[in-house]
Amino acid sequence: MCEATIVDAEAVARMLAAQPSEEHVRSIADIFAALSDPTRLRILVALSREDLCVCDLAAVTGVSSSAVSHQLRVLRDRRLVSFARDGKRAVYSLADEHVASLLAQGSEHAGERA
Amino acid sequence: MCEATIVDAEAVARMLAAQPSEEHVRSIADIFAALSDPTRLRILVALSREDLCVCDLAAVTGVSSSAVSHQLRVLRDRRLVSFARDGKRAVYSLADEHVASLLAQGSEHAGERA
DNA sequence: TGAGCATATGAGCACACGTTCAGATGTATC
DNA sequence: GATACATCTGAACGTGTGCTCATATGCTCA
Repeated sequence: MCEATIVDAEAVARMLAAQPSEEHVRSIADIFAALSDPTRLRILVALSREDLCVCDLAAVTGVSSSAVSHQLRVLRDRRLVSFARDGKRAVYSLADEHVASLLAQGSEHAGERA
Repeated sequence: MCEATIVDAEAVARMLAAQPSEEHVRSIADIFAALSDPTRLRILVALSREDLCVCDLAAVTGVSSSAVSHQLRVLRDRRLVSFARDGKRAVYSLADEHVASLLAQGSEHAGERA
């Protein structure tokens, strides 16, 4: 146990002062959490190339359209995707380029560690 | 139910062909998953500014050093942090600039959505 | 309006995750 | 070697997550 022990008190104080707020940390964690599921990643990768409806996303990802719909809700709530009704269908697209950028960077980082 | 229904067969075929491999998707998901926990984020944010030992990281993040150690293992396994022994202590640092870059981009994205 | 398809939602289950607690390993100092 | 401190590890517990199944809502066309 060393809960009370601090080696570099100054550094700790600096870090505590510089740490982002609880709320901001949670907000960042939420975004990364949304990107941390294989099914959601496949959805986003597909949408980064072409707008697609729920049915087609189900075909691309290989899971049920119900499961896709559940995941799209998560992505919608996080503002990572947006959608437009087209008759019976709902056509989804990436919310903005930040999302594609995050995807690209994650992919790049994953690629480097063979 | 519309499991078998496909609206835009060509687009689906294109996406299926362009989708990254199962393995690569998992690898990307793993990295984002590592970034999706508030405690781990706080650890990484602190390390992006200064190298710190486990005890001081515990003080900065506000959790037990045991919990920090568990999370550091996750980050080590993902190659997001590296460490060097300094006597009794283990001093951790970010593995590379990619990590800081991902952090910055996630933070930026989180900041925009008030 | 009523049938049929696309999408959304709620409950439930299996599994994964983060923490705590207790104890093991490792390193320096005496 | 023995003690003290820092870190690591394994088990266990509560909680969250992603899927399936059943059902509800929305939209179109006859």
